Amino acid sequence: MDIQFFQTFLIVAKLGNMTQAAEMLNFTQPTITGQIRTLEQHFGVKLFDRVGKKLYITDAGKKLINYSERLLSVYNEAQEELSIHPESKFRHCNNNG
Amino acid sequence: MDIQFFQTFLIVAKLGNMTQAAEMLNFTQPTITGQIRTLEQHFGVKLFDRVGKKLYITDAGKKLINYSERLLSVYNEAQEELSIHPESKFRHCNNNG
DNA sequence: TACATTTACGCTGCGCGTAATCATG
DNA sequence: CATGATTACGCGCAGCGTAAATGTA
Repeated sequence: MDIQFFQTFLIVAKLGNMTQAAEMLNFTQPTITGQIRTLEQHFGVKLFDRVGKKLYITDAGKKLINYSERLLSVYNEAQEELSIHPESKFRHCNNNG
Repeated sequence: MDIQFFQTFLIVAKLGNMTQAAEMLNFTQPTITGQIRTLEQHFGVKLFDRVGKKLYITDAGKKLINYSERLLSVYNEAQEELSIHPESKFRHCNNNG
């Protein structure tokens, strides 16, 4: 499981919109769909309810938000401490390091 | 960056031996080398000093042990809470959840 | 019709194993 | 020569983008 997928999930969850998440992350819309689907299949849970165009996060999704934040926080912290020049891909979402 | 690589790193660091790590993780020796190398290149640091056949973990490596443990801990916790039947690939190393 | 997500599909690159090579004791 | 790490190399598949399809307002 790539750490990137958790970042994607966080952005989608917070924006409630895959299109905007795709733009923010410099991916395409179908790629976002695929990444979310990969997470859902991996954990065996549905992360969003798709009602029309709207995304409603599920209870499992809400839980994963917390884990994703912690995961990325640790990852970013590692990058910042180990690397002199971290890639900083996820820093905009690291709000508890 | 795949979460698996952190697990591999932890095992190698604790065993001080890539061959044994490969056996434990059901990978081959060259695969372990590649995964460690990927981590080293990604973070831009050397994780082990190779002196003959011996591996000596570097200061950066020692730091990454801590981050890897925390990362896998969060990941396993997520799996255990979200999935009814987690894959449990990393449970044998999750000692602080 | 406009907009957002999903599906279909081909392609590229990463990561794997096998085999060969290097290096130490 | 035995053992362990690395390098070389080919292959398979995961994940990407483009294009088409589906579904709502």
